[in-house]
Amino acid sequence: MSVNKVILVGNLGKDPELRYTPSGVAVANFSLATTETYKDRDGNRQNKTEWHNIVAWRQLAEICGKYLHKGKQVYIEGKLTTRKWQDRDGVDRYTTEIVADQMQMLGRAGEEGGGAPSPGGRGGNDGYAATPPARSGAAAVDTYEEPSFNPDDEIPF
Amino acid sequence: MSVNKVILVGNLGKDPELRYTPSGVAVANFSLATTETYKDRDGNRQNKTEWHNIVAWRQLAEICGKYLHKGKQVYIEGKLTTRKWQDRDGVDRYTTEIVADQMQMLGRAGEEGGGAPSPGGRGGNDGYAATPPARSGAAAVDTYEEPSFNPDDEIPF
Amino acid sequence: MSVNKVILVGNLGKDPELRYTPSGVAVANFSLATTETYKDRDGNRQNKTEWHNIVAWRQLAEICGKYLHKGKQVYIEGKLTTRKWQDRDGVDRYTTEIVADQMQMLGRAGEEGGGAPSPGGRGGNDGYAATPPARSGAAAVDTYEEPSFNPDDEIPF
Amino acid sequence: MSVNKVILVGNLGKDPELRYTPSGVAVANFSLATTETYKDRDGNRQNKTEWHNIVAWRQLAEICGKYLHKGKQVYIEGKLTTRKWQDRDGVDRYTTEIVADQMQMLGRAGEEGGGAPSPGGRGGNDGYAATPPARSGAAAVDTYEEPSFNPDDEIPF
DNA sequence: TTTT
DNA sequence: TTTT
Repeated sequence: MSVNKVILVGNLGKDPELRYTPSGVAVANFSLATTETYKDRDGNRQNKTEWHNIVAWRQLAEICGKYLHKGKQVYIEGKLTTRKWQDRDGVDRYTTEIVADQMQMLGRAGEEGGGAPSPGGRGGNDGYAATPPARSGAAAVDTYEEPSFNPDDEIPF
Repeated sequence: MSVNKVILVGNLGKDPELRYTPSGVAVANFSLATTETYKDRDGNRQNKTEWHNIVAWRQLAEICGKYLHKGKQVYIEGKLTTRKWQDRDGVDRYTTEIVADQMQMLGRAGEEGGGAPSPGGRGGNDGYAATPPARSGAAAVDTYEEPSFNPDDEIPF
Repeated sequence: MSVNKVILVGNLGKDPELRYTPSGVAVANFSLATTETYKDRDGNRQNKTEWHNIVAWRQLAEICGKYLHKGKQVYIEGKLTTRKWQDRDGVDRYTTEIVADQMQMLGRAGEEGGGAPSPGGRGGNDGYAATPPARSGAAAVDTYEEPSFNPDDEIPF
Repeated sequence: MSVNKVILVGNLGKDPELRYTPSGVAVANFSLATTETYKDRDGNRQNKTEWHNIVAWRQLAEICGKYLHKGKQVYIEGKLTTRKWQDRDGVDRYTTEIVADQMQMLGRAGEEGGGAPSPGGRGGNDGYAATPPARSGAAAVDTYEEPSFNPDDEIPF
């Protein structure tokens, strides 16, 4: 009876750390920046960056460890979790993390968002196959073309 | 170039707290539970509850303060933000909150999600002892309570 | 009491069409491809592409008309709407579109996803500022470093 | 490299139809209403309802068939797909559907969203005449009815 | 602290 | 066709 979903598009602040539990389960951690642009009271554009702690497990952890790196732009879908831990004084602390269910690399293949690209690697142009789309949800009778927008219409909302 | 979105469906743990900044801006705080059901290693069904700190501002704060209450099921859409504060030892602490952009009450109108609705209408305390909340994601040293909202603060965005 | 939300990350099949209503309101239309990779019964990787009709209004339409083009990768957030129209035989037809509320260009600035980049345009490298992140939601006492993952832990779910 | 996600909270217009492919795979279809409230030019509150075609497969189809019914409020997460079919004149038509990945019943358990719950339990028809649905996004020429699911079809993915 |  |  509940939903707990986070959707982020941002850039990695560092390369992911890939580790393993004693029983051999892969876990990757990385931080992801999202930046919001807003205008302050004086009308000046300001940026505010949020840093999100991302955790991935198992196969997704392996993929993150292998393909992601500092600066890379990714789409992350996951759930919010708060983890309790003790600091060195034995005081309870809480850390909020996003446990990733899905990750999609953005930008073009071979694209780097930052960091030092490995020499001799990445950077080619992959070519984008751009066949004309059959518009989804549209219906064409024979040669009839549905007007996707009728300039005589007014806005319906 | 980024997206920071949280989507939650859950139940309020308590009635929202509605307060105002010195300049009169409304702010509502409440915690929202989402519960996940999973099977443990022995195949037994287990529940895991996450508590989320929700903050709403301005008109949405007023609506939350007026219509939401303990147990109510809501849809929340918002963004993740981490707020820095100092505990009484002057140590930096961080609390992660969801700043709500949208709220939808779920279930049917007139429906109550929890507590014993006081006869003759809402507005009672529902028999709930209003102890100070231990906010998820927050860390309290000893008896120190993080101020979930400091009325002397101005809006940080 | 309801939610109608679509989230897409995909590539434009063509340049957007930007038009205006008689009263001068801007409207942009474009189709967006999302591609899913799956394995068929024989274990072979297959792609399935969906084409989505996107509509943007007003300022967002102007931005789409100005900055988007064939092949560009974008994030779209919007709502599903079904529009009724008549074909040349007077038969009712229905077209489902996504009315965009938000659009985010993905990939790096100056990046082209396809099509013929205009001569003399786009293509510089913007440089990515990569200062180390202060991990969101993490708390550090003095020099104490929270272990982001304790290898002695087992998976908590 | 793409994302195709739909998130809906709405009410079922009818009981789901649960059917099976020749090879025994369960498929459930139902339509879901989302209603938006807005103010028109004269400042009057207006409602606009969208109808969404939902399809669920396999175990989720069984659950939908068993627990959902007309009027029930649900959360649906899924992906947009457009299906091609021929009307009786052999003309290509397209119908947009949401293939559900996740469904959450909303409101409290035992709660009914519509109709008069038949005394002595669920399972009745709730007094609803089961006329064939005009599926949103579908186009019917004259009396021709698009088959919302052809039991001779196999699963297209 | 909620809810099922 | 739902719901508020």
